[in-house]
Amino acid sequence: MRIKQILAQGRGGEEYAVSGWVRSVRAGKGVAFIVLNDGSCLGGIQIVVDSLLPSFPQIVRLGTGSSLAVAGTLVESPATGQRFELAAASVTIYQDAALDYPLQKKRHSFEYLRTIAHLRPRTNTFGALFRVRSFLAQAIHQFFAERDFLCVHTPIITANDCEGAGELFRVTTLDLAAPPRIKGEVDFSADFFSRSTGLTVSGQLEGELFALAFSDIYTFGPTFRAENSNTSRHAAEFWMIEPEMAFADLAADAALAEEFFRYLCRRVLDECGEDMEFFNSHMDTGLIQRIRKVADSTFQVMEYGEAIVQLRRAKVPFVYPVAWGVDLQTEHERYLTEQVADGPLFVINYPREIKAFYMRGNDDGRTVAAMDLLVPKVGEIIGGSQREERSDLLRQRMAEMGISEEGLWWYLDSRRWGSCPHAGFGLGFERLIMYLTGMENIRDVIPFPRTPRHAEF
RNA sequence: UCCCCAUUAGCUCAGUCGGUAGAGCAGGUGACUGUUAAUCACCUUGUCCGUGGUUCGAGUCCGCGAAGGGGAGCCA
Repeated sequence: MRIKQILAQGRGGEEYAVSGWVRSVRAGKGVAFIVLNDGSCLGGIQIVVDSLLPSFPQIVRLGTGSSLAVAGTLVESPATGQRFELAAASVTIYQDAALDYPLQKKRHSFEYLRTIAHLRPRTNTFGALFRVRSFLAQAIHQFFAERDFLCVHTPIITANDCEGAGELFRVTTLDLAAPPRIKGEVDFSADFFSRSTGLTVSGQLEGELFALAFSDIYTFGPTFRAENSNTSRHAAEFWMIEPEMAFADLAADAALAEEFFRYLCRRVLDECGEDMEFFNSHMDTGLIQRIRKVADSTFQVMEYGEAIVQLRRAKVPFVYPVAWGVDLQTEHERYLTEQVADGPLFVINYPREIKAFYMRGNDDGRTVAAMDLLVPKVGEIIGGSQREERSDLLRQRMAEMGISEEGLWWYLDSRRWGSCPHAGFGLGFERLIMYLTGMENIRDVIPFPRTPRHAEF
């Protein structure tokens, strides 16, 4: 039985068997205490071993990290600290962890733990983190399932860099030492796919195609960017959630984003209580209060033009100057959501020059139907738009931005027969986790982070 | 990619004015105890990131390099 279940619903006097890894051994002459953890919850179960047990001499020498199976009787604990403990009748040692086990019974730095990413899931912080991550992944699928959204697996290998969203990782089977060439250029027609391919930077374009068949869809999958970004917020491989709705405009898009974000805040507070308390006390003491506030609030909406007015009126000095037409920096976003709105804020209708080609042109001719959801402490967390469904305007915009129609003929086809208004947004899964746990480095919210120069494990 | 900070024991760090390195934890031994990252006593552990230089002498000062962290840009 899992330790979480026993601690929650175990009954005193009954027999239970658990398996897990040793967190701590405290040995005395007549009795030894083992804290055993199996990953099912933050805390472990206290195992009490009497010195009369034949394996007692081995047990008191067990190192942190050893793997055990224990069978015994659940009894009410006479000491404070835990309600129940397991009085061991038998202890089976799978493997005693030697003293060179890198995790000690003390606090380690995140930097150090990254160098032992294969072992860090056995720590309190990463145990809590990956339980929350798993819960959120399932909650996301649930949210969309409850609303009849189709889950679509868009391709990971792609031939198009859809929005120029970043450098593509190349996928090839060509001999790198001596690739076939034509006129000096690498001849990708000889490659596996008979063309140049890479790893996807977004599933959105394919998602749109499915929205135009199933009405409401979402993707939730890995995404890759070969940018040389060395920051706490960027990874070369990350997971992204991208819903897309047919017959929806920007307002409907923002409404979905709000419902979605508040749903996840609520669920994680309601159902990851123990782990969230841990983050609240160890990472960020304002965490639960902040998330609760978001879960209960109605998000405000502000036009980009109004945002610029507000920023220019601000008494705070900004590093980056503000004028109509510039993209908002993190400092601007935080000012708007923290000082002006004091809560989550949608900024909508951005200048077309700073946004992607597929965003729908507004009637004013200079803005597009884009929206960013800004939240306190972070800034932008969701970005979305209504898509340009009018074929002529879309092609015109692509021409202006120098995007070739050739590789996107299938995307343009979606605007030829039965095109309709549609909208969607993207949410970086790791950034969501960072927001909800207070963890400050993206490398610490993904099991085995891939960043420039790092693909270990 | 740019700017800044740091790299010393297994881990977290201190190291004064340039004079051959120290603490806590971990580990070992023992004691003690229904313990709670147990406690107490004693003990072990070093390519001071690498490299070149200045100097009688470099963990300490200077150059180069490497890897790390933070911030920025780009973004999710």
